[in-house]
Amino acid sequence: MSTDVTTKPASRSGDGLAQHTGFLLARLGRAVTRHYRSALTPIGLKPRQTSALLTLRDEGAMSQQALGAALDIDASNLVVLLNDLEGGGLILRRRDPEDRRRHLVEISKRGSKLICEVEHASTQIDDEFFAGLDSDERATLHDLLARVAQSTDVSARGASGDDEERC
Amino acid sequence: MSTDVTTKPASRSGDGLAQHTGFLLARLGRAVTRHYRSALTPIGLKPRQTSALLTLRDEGAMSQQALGAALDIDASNLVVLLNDLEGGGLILRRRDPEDRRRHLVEISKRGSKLICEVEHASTQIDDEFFAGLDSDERATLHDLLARVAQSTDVSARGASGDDEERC
DNA sequence: TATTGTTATACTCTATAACTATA
DNA sequence: TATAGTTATAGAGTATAACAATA
Repeated sequence: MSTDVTTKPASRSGDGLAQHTGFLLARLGRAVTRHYRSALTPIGLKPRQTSALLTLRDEGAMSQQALGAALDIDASNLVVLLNDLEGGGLILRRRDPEDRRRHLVEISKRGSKLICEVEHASTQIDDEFFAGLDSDERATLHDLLARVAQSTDVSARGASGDDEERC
Repeated sequence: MSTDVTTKPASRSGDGLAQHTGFLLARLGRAVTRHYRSALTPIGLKPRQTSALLTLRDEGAMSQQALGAALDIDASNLVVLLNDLEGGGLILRRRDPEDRRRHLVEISKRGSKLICEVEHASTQIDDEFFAGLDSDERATLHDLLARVAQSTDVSARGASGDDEERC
């Protein structure tokens, strides 16, 4: 906070990387992940695991391929991530009867219960991290990010309406 | 692209992680970093090195502490990053006469020349990545991200006016 | 005593290739 | 032959602690 940033000179133009929205995005992405990590560690979950559980709860059971696409995570990495979640009883893997190569992954009851706790913590992180924006601005940001995600085919749905209460 | 995402069922509510702006931000941050990496590899730079060079060019010489704060990177990691850049003759390290503990880091002529190439490539990545947004929306996104960065003290200046031409 | 930079290290994340079982 | 999942592994990013030089 008050780290007395002395040796930061002239700063004439005042922009720096800020010119590149992409670099700014990358930096903030890492920052928010760090925040998530410190908030989730006491609960025993990693940010990526949390994303997976949230997706499974909200989207329902799906194949590992589909989940990997939704999270933008490599299939091989998803395997070990799911191994851990399965070991903790937070998800279930079962063969898809229609195509026995596939695993249908779904969140367990225990997972659903845990994700309620987690969502509370995550929401708090979001509130802290985006505290510089008011409610409207934050909604705008979310919408813009969602559209970028959509256009880059990172598989993100529009931020339309939430319907059900879950927690 | 056309990967025929079969096993993606119901999708009733349609939101998923999208609820959490933070998770969305984290995911996009990784995605854009990946894009940067593939575009920068042929030039021989990593995304983080590129950020460092851009910052040094735009903000001028500064201590490693200040640079670390600007990039939101740990001091110990910055050392090895700068070692590589120094080895390639892209930056210079010299002792601060006023405080001999400090290294003043500045971009070299060779670094400045390279960064012009790089900026071209980076700008292209930005254009591709944010293609889903029009010019105004992209400016809005940049502004919102910059303000979040500011409020989280990740050290980012306001996106005011660029003044000088550099490339 | 505190700070700047450094080194070493351990841990996580990411990407690639090779394998299996199913189709 | 192609696809879903798995395994192993190498590479990159990150965080921590201990240290030397300087303040």
